[in-house]
Amino acid sequence: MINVKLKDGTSKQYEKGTTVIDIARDISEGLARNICAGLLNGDVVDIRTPILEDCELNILTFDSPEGKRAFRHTASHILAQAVKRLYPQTKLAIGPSTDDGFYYDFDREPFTLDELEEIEKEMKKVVKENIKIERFELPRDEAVKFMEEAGETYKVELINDLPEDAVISFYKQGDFTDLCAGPHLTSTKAVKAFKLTSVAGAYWRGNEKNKMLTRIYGTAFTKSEDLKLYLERIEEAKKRDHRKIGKELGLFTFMDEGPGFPFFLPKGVVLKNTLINFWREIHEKEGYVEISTPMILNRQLWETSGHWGHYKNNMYTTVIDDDDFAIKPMNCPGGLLVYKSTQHSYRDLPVRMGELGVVHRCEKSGQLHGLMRVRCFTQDDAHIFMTPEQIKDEIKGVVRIIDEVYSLFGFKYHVELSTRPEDSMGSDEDWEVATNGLREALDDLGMTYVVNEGDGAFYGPKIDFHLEDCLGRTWQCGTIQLDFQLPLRFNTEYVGADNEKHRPIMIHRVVFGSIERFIGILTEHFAGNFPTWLTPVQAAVLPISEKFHDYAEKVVETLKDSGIRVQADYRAEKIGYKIREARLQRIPYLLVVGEKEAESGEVAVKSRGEDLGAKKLDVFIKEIKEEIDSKAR
RNA sequence: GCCGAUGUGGCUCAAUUGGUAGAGCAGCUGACUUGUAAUCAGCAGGUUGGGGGUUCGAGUCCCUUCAUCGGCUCCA
Repeated sequence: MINVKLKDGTSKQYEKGTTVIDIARDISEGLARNICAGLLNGDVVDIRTPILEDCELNILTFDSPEGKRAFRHTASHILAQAVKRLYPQTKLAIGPSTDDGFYYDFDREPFTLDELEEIEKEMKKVVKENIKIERFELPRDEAVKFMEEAGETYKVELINDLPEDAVISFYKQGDFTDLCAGPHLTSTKAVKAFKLTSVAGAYWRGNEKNKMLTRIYGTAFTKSEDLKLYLERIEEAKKRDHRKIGKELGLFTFMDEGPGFPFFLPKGVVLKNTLINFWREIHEKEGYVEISTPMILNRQLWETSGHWGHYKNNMYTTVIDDDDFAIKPMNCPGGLLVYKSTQHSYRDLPVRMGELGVVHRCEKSGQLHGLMRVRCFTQDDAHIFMTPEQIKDEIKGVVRIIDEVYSLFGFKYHVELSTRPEDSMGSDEDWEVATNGLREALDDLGMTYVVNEGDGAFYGPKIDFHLEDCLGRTWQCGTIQLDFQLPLRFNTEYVGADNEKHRPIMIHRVVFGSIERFIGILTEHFAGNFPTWLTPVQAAVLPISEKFHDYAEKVVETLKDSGIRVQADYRAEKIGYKIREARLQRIPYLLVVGEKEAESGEVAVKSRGEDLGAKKLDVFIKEIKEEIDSKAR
């Protein structure tokens, strides 16, 4: 007999060799029906796993991330089974679960939408057939032979690349068997609610030098109601697409004449400038100075910085008087030149130099995506030059700024710390000091973070901030990177208390990341309903008829004098029509003025569809100003 | 860059098997002077992304090119 400690803290005795699903069944029938995987001493295991010794066991259902993964992984096998039934010549590649669904890669002509429907039908059949899913293992040579005979060359390659000691397992469901580490459900029956969502190309093993395969994306849930909710959320996200809203609200647009180069329209510029003013405000408060460096600098500079050698493919270059120049893809070399233009004492450090630098990067056409991925963008960059002892405090300062900014907008975000990669420059000691500085700063601030071992830049470790948008997509925005390399390459110095020259450590950091991308994310996050302090037009004055235009003008002037961004609608239209348009423009405050208001010096206030009633104009101004000053959401 | 899809007035979309490019909204003109999400009427607006081809005839079929969309890879 063995002792199994369960999630609720209780322990139960089972015969040695009892499987995870047996234990679930022992606990309750319902649990046995919903089990997707087991968590055995902290490791995710297949539900068929026999328990051989005393352990801690947690039963995972679809409600857990691991359970979802197992469930959807089974869905991906059902997809592959359906494809093999309909198109037996298709070769299988891989088919994992993703954060919100699953996919399977096939070596075959791309599927048409009609074929996708056929596949979905066949999948429904497979589910209905209630096929038992069995697991078995094979020694390496037999596994290879098995897949070779099946003609599955990609699987053979996968097996050959498995580590020496790997257990090579297969999952069989009726006429379909796949190489797979699992875990899986025990029958196809449970996968009741699924949908194939799209077809796309994907490289074998994610390498662009490899063959392009055909990938089918899908998602699966235990209940059709949940699937429906998911699909509705996707629809809602589409409505929030910043490209659509940006156009509707007259914020920005794209033209064929400048692929990847956004055009900001008057209202978009107001939004952008408001964001920039806010940025300046907090950075001034935090002791930053602002610089502005040239857009075009000569080749020698880029060779010194290493960009000419390592980043040239992404740089636009030009020739001036027979010499090579490059349009800057990054601001750091310019910042370094500014630092070096005067001498620095240790007493001056840290030097915090901000720059709203417009950079150009030659991105490949297929990767452009609205404002999220462009060829020209404004980085809210800053470079901090400091002594090693100052690392920790400086990092903390930057993290505070980033947290303040993200929290202001109500963003969720997570933090990742990337450490020294294999191929890197600098001494062990430098890396140690720097990485510890980052780590201690995060620990001191009580931040939780993921550590990506070996994922840092070759010149130093970094902290990345990932925002979550309304689609659940994450965007890397803020980043803090330590750099020993550039100060070295540029022979950067400060004079220490010992009257000797020392090399400062440099931080590169951005908060928004790219103002353009950040505006894209904000647009989707708020679905165009920006907070009043940020929105391009804060109030619209809507006269009931021409008779009240004089009063409306007076209201507009008073609001303008108070610094409120206001517009008026003097067209000969009904009030309902004017309100509709102003609402569609997402203007937060609509001020209807007619006979009553003109007489009493009031405005009838409507905000985001809510009727706030008539208010004295000065009261309204006081209230909206308070809202703006507090930057309320 | 790669795989797939798409491209029709400012916007959103129509147009049997190839057979006269239409509508709504927006715009302009006029009437209405309006009380909380679309007043009515009239007018104007298009070499169907560009180029080439097949055909008596191309928005529709073919080639090519550009852009966009969904992915892959890369990334702020």
